[in-house]
Amino acid sequence: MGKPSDSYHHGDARAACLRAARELLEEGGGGLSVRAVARRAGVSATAPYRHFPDREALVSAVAAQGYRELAERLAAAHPAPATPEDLADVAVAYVQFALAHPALFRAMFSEPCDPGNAERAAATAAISAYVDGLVRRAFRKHGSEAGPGADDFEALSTAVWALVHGLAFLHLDGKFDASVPEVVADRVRGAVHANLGVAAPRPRTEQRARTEQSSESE
Amino acid sequence: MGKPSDSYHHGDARAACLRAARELLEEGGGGLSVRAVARRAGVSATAPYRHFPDREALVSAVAAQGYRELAERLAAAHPAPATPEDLADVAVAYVQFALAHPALFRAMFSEPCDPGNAERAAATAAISAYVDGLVRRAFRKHGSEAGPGADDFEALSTAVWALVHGLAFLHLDGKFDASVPEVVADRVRGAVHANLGVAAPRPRTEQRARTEQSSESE
DNA sequence: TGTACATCAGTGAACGCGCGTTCACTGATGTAC
DNA sequence: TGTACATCAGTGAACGCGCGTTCACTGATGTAC
Repeated sequence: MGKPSDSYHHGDARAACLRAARELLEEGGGGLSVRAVARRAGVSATAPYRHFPDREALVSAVAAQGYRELAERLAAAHPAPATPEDLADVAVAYVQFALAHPALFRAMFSEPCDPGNAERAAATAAISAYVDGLVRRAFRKHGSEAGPGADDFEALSTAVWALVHGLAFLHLDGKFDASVPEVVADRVRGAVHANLGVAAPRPRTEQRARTEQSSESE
Repeated sequence: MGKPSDSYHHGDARAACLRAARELLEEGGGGLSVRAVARRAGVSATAPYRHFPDREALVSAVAAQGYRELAERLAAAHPAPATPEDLADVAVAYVQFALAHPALFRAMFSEPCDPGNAERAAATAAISAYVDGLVRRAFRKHGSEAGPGADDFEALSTAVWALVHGLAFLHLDGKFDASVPEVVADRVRGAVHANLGVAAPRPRTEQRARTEQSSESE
């Protein structure tokens, strides 16, 4: 029945699996399973094993692709960021990427994944180096009085990445309200400027709500 | 055989389940399952359902307990933090808590968990309020020239929480080397001071290695 | 003090499920002659 | 150009597993009379 020969060697199973995995993540369905990926890719349950030694390898491949996309989005946010404002734009792009692809973002960072995976390691190294260069450029132009030393650059770029990454996860996990994109963007900009010790430009929206925060303070 | 009546009504099954869940998390065994918890608690697989409507409720209860413990550790790190240095101590305690209890920390923040859970919501609200008060106090003493307004306080406390949370997760996920506690502490202090625009005190150790970071910059 | 009864924390068998992975296989494709 | 053969991406059946949850039950406890 049908024509099994049509799809027998569809020749693109690896790509189809990655696409399927990605789709499943976009649809929010929790943990990726090899079987679910195969099902979605229209391929037998065991076909993925022709292309990935095990589940973890599949997840790592998807994550690596995610890192590359994230890098693209950051680069697209600002072609040649050179000021704290540019840096804030890039930060906003980072958080927006996380919110636009929550399951992918979690897979990239949270899945307890083989740290030896070369593709993954290279991808995160690239991001780290990118942030580093970013901070260096933003600060060569900016911090004019008493030019900062190498140590300060390192501390600063660590701080910037952590800040932005923390913002991404706290929004993702509902600790900050992520329902209104403009509010999120303002919050990110405000935090980045606070981080850089620069007065934040006026926010572009009125609302400044923060979720899950009571008023008692002691 | 044996004396089933001994343990029949051991009267403390709820507490035993929470303790068991906690133990399993400390042992690093990935996702909590109701059955594994019951097994560890020495109770039938269905006993937990007498005390928790479903798996999520169990996880939420464990997470809430984790939040309370985190709050305690932060308070213990500094009884009445009032300066940026004190704040840095608290930040170090936050990251150390995450590294000491990685699975618990992930369960607290990453488990896709019923956001309506009252216990959880209260616990995270408490942490958020705590950070807020912390930053307010640290900055009333500090930022002397041109006292910051309410907006700046909000941006700053957002930035501080995000920074510290980001540091915690980036260490947890292997983006920063977490193998030497002193190096971690220095990195956290450095980042906090960079965040506050204050010159960091000299680090207490020599090493400043960062993992997964290549040297190429473009 | 003694008895009947309601309560409710515990039990264990059973359900149906999806999972990761193995295995021996099949059939389409490309290449050597 | 035609044929034999190696390669290798695909298949489907099967393994053993742990899971969340339901169900009807049991037995210990506390209370009303």
